[in-house]
Amino acid sequence: MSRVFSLSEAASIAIHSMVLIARAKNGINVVKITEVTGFSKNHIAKVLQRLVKADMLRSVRGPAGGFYLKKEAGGITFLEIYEAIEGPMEETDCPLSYVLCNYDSCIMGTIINEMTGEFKKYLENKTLASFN
Amino acid sequence: MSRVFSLSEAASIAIHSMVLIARAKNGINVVKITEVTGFSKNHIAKVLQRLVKADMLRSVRGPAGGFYLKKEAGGITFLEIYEAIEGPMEETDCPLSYVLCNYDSCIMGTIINEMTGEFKKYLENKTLASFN
DNA sequence: TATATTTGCGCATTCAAATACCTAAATAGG
DNA sequence: CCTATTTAGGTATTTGAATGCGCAAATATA
Repeated sequence: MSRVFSLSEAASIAIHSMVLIARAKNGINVVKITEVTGFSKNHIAKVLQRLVKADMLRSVRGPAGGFYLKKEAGGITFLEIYEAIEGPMEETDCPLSYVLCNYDSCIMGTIINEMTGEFKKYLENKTLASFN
Repeated sequence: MSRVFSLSEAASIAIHSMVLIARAKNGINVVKITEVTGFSKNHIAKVLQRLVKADMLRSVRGPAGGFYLKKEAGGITFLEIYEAIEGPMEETDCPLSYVLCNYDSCIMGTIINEMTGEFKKYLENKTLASFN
């Protein structure tokens, strides 16, 4: 049960939460997102705080508070969300660039780079508007 | 500088070491692999022990000792090596299967599955004989 | 046989991500 | 104005991977 292809939990929380927030007409709070997604409430709260600082969300405190999109759904790509949490997605042939790889080229060839590029393009073309 | 696509260091050590062992005519030891790859000596030793137990390597103790392939290079695929360390490579749409994903289908669509399958096929067709 | 070398293996340590916890700040509603 | 609710944010704990360390076992070589 291993995965070559994995998002950090934080990135997954960010994307899932943004979709839920985009769908909610009048905002949605951490408790609700916890119920729907099953992630840790604390972790969700931390991730949403980062999205607020990244200027992707607006937060409202107090009863009936919650989170709202700062821009319209069609203007927010999955890649933006991902990179707000993880930093720029690197495209590189070697999955472990710091290794002293004494071969003519990376053992893995160019496949890693190609697949990362493909995925990146996919995330770039996918916006929150896909989930209305 | 984040990577969607990543091998654990252990898996990378396994693959790089197997390549080096396949190339060495008369075995190669942990120190040599450390020098060439730059991985932690301790970590390399641990990974090689697992490959010995998985019956992919033969080890010889004492001076002039080291590691040898148990089968011929052409008969060992990268996928086997990977799975000896990480367990079976899972093909699943959702990168986080335990999430209570309340959508019609996984937010990520089928791309994860497709890419994992593609990569798996690549690893299956690549053997240690490619590095003679 | 003695010694140095190298793997085998268990346990301790480190490190980052995930998680938990607690208090402050804001605010809706009575 | 008071109280309950909800986000903000700092700190502590947990967890698993990666590392480090020390000693035992094997063996080549002198």
